[in-house]
Amino acid sequence: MTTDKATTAGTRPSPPARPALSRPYIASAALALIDAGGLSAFSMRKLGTGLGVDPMAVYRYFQDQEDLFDAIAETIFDELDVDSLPWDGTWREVAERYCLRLREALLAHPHAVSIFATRPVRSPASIDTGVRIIEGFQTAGFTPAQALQISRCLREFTVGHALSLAVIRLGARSRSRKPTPGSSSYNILAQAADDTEIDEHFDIGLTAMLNGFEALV
Amino acid sequence: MTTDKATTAGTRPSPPARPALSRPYIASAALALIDAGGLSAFSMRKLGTGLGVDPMAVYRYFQDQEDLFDAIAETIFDELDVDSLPWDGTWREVAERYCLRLREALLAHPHAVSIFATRPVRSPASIDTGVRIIEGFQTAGFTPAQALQISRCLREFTVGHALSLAVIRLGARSRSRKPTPGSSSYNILAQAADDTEIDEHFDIGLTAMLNGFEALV
DNA sequence: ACCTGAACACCGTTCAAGT
DNA sequence: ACCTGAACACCGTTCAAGT
Repeated sequence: MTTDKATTAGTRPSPPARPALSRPYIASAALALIDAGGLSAFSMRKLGTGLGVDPMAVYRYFQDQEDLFDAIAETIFDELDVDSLPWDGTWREVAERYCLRLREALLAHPHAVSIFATRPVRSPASIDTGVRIIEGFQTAGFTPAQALQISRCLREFTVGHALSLAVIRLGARSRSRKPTPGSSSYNILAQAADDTEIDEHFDIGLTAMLNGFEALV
Repeated sequence: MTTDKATTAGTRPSPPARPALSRPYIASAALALIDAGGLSAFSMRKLGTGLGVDPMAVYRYFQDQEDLFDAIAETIFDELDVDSLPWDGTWREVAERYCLRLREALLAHPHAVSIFATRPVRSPASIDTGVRIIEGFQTAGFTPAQALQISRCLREFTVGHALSLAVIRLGARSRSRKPTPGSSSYNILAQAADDTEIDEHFDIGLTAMLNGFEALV
């Protein structure tokens, strides 16, 4: 019916239901696919098919899967909305809010945290944010070396935490494995690990680290 | 020549050059293969071939690749030699040495850190160590909830740090990508990130976190 | 310019068969 | 009991061809 030329109305130039392909659009679609089906079920071919296009069309925009995964990491970072961070506040306010936002963005995509955690994010937005944070630390009185080291520690804790939490949450859903009844030591850890409220240990670690850094300045 | 029966000497029952297969032996061989060639070049088939055996023989010992990766994570953890930790010392000494050992074991296998970081390690050795550390924290005066949360924060920072560092070190070797000359902000970060001495920021973060926790007790 | 689809060199995993 | 190898249903990536 609607195959040959324009639609029966004929006015619009029959825009395809799918938006034009582009790097950010494809990266978002890939991330959505991973969110829905998990990383292990993702493939370049399924991405093309899901996009309503030939499985190989994606290679017109990305060199390979690594290139696509780099873009996915940038997509996640962009969800931080760094512009709305309290840039006029103290170094500690900026650092704390940045880490909380990063954690939030990562945990919104539990199946993709490992993609983010296994590559440096080198988008301009990410680099500029890093520079801005480090400059703020220096203004607050930290040495350049300290400022860099502190920013890296905070990010590493945040990413490590989000990765660990994502793994636990996803694992709890898929694993029904019995609690290894033999080892009595298992229960104390497993019970606590699978406990939902334990998610809130991030604040304790972040506060401890920030307190420790505050003593340096 | 040596194909048919025993060797010309004939005394020994012609022991194969390769040791008997077992889960720990296969896991170690897989880890060595990943250390040498990187994770992306690893495959179940190459593992069998590298073991001098049919590519499918490994499936007699491991259910699938996930099962093998679990065992690789346990192999790395076993390199900690937890028994030699200063269990008679303060909670802080135990915590600090544990994190340093864990970092060391992870960085000895940069291509496998992501394997360790993306799954909970549930070997008896790992679980017992976790319990022992948490009990020590409680003895030192932390509440049970605090003890658990603190141990998780320390581990998350350590793993996040090791993963980040491994990624940077491996990336620096494989990437010759020009420094994106347009963005002037790139250099300050890239220069610092690729700087070898920056590796030593782990101590600063660990000390800050431990100081912060010490104030809680 | 952008998309297609055949082709290549691999994968992980299963399973009937060998010894 | 343990290993083999053919077979299945996929992969990522390349590239000549289409429109």
